[in-house]
Amino acid sequence: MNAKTPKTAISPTRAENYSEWYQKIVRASDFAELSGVRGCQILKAWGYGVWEQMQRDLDRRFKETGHENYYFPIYIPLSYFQREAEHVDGFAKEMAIVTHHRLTKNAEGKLVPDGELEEPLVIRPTSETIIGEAMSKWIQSYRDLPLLLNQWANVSRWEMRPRILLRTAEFLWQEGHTAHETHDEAMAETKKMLDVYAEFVQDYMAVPVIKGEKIAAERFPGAVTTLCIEAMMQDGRALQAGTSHYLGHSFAKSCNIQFQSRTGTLEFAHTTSWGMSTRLLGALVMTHGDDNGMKVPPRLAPYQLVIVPILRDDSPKDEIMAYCEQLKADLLCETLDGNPLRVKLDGRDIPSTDKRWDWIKKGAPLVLEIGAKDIANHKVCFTRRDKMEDGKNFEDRATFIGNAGAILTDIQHALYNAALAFRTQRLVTNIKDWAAFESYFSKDADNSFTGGQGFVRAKWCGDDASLAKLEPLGVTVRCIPFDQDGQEGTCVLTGQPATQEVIFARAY
RNA sequence: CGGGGCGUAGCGCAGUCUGGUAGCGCGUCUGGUUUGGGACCAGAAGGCCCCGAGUUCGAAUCUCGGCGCCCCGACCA
Repeated sequence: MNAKTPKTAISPTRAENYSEWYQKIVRASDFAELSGVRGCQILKAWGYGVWEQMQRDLDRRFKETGHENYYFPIYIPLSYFQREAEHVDGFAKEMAIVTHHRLTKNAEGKLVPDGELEEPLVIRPTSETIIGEAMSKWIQSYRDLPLLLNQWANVSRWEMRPRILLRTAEFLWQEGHTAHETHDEAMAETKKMLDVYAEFVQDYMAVPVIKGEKIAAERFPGAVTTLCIEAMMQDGRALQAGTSHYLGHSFAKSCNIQFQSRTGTLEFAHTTSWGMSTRLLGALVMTHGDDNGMKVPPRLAPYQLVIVPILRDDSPKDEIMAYCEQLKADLLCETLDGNPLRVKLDGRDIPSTDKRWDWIKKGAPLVLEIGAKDIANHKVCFTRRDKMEDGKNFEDRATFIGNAGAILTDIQHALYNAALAFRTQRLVTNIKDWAAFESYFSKDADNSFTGGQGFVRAKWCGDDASLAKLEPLGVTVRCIPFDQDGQEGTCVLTGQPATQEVIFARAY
């Protein structure tokens, strides 16, 4: 392999087959792999490590906004779901149900379920019902409000169409659940947590998002208002990166969450819920991945710098390793955002070049190569994962160490800016009528990476019946962005007068 | 739930049509030569060929029946 025969680490490339590229990069980056269990994945060390970083920062934000962590059962009695009609309609088709509690051997010696449960238990697809049940006991008075809690958990939805990281039968997430005295307070909470999400996704994941509200047809089952952040993937499709719901009295009524108000009357609480999941790892891959693998934003990288010792048989191995250890120790004293840098010295007994590509594919922000020459010259050789085209950089050891945090900050921003530039280029605002709309989403539908489709921002009259026109195109209304120009215009679907702008896109 | 595909070495696959001692590439292990953009040579280890029942002297291969997983759509985070 040399420079004359360029080759990508991931094959096929995005342009050749985006969907297959996605499967390959998820595996090659060591984010996740299929488990052999239908629709279920194994999160691997590097991908799970990114999730741990995400958890750490989100958890900090939740606590800063007054929430506390709880843990509720994974099993939810079936009857709990029956209380909220709309909610059950939305989830009924995709739940795993436990009906037995024992295994016995049958005549052929095969293990079969035995001991049928009186009442089936649903493996939680989301916990509104069971948390609502607990809240109804905990809340008696307005003095018990607001109740602000969060849960880190696994949930299960028996999806018809699994897709690694993006839609699996079991996934990890956090779900916030709160109860409030008034509509305004609950609505403020709903918005606040959406802001928390948006800030996190943009600042930490380096993924630009559009904040908005879901139209009625796209709302969470049981919600009065669903707010969301939508991100654009590299094939132009939208991915819902987080949702925050104002649930009104839906669950308060079905779970009987009532309190005595300041004036002594009995009132229903206003509840909210909001969640983010390991699906965001998929968003990260489809936002920052390229044909050589992943690029993990420094703030989320389990290791921000990886030191690869360059060892040859004639190298003074002990000396090089000792030098690398010292370099690592010095780097650990440096910081990013006030936190110590995360540094890995890759001491595996495999060829140095393999190590290098391994970390390129995983997307470590900075890969350092240290050999005898560098030691002699007091240099550090490093590659920026976001600027592979720059090749290897050589910097004085002391200078590099002093700059490491700044370089990582620069990478963090560069990744965000690249993603924002991509989205800007594919966010179309000049489509005003159905003919242009239809033509835009019809072109080159087989290869959305090169096809160039993305988001269409246009006026919509709000008539649900008009959405039927979108079905053949596979397009949906992603959200009603918060920032509206308020100008009169015409609906891109019907030609009727419309002032509200929405985002149209294909979605994951 | 429709449509398609696949179950053979750790991974990716050929072999199945036309039954006859289980193959290839990568990876792994040994030894040597190499080495800063993904090395090469030689040798070696590694298999209930998804499961069950048939047909047959003989089944990875043919017949019937199961099971599992993946991909593409509709539903959804």
